[in-house]
Amino acid sequence: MMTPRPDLAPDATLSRGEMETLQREIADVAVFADDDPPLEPETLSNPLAATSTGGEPPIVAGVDQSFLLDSDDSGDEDGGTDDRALSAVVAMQAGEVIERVFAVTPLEIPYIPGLLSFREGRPILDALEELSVEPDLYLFDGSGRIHFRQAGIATHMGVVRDVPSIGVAKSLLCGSPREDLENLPAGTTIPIEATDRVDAPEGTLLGYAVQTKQYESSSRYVNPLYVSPGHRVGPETAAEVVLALSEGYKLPEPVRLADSYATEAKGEVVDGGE
DNA sequence: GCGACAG
DNA sequence: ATCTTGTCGC
Repeated sequence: MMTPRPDLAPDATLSRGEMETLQREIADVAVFADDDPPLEPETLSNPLAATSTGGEPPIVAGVDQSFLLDSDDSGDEDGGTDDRALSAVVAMQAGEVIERVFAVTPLEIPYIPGLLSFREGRPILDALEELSVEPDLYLFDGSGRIHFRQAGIATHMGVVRDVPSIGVAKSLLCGSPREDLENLPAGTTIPIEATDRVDAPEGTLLGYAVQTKQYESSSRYVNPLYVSPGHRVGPETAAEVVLALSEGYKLPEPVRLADSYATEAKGEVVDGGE
């Protein structure tokens, strides 16, 4: 059954300790395993692939943020700023973009490693509210279970909306790779396991380093992505989904398009706004 | 005091 | 994240 948890939405007015407590609560209700009828990675990118249920191809949404920063110290009476965050969402189905939306909200707190969702969560939830289609899966820029309290931004957003979600990060927040990550061939996945800094038994599988792209014969190397379950998706499926959606580029297509749309929409806001 | 960590 | 030039490789 679908049970959204708006009561667990990020609240920037909470104290740091309260935010961390909320994250433990979120990790507690999060499901780091596949849904019963699990999603089939191959059906996300291949329009012709038959789904086991024979229904419509699944809808995947990529979510990414850009920022409108003032960097102007004048007029900031009470220490606050006019900086804003813009969250962009690109929904795709059978390899085609079917909808794009975005939302802008004021930035209330600074970036603090481990508390990213409290800074960027509001615009994301607002943007998701604008969506007319209902994605079967969401890919967020940032961590899911690879997080000190197992509640990265992908997990937080996934639990609040109770939708399947995956975290796609470009650098490793915590956890330890089971093998070296130097110059891996495309398609390689290396387990990332919990260390003593993570709220999970040491050795717990948190996610995978996923090499979506690599140069053939050169002196230039591509770094892997760090993929982890957000909610209602297991680590293996999360890695497979990212590989299936990353044809030709390092980032999976929905996230790559959300990234460029976030930049594009920022321009529209700047000239149309005050 | 040291550690050092998504975007 | 954001601010930017140049350099590399396809």
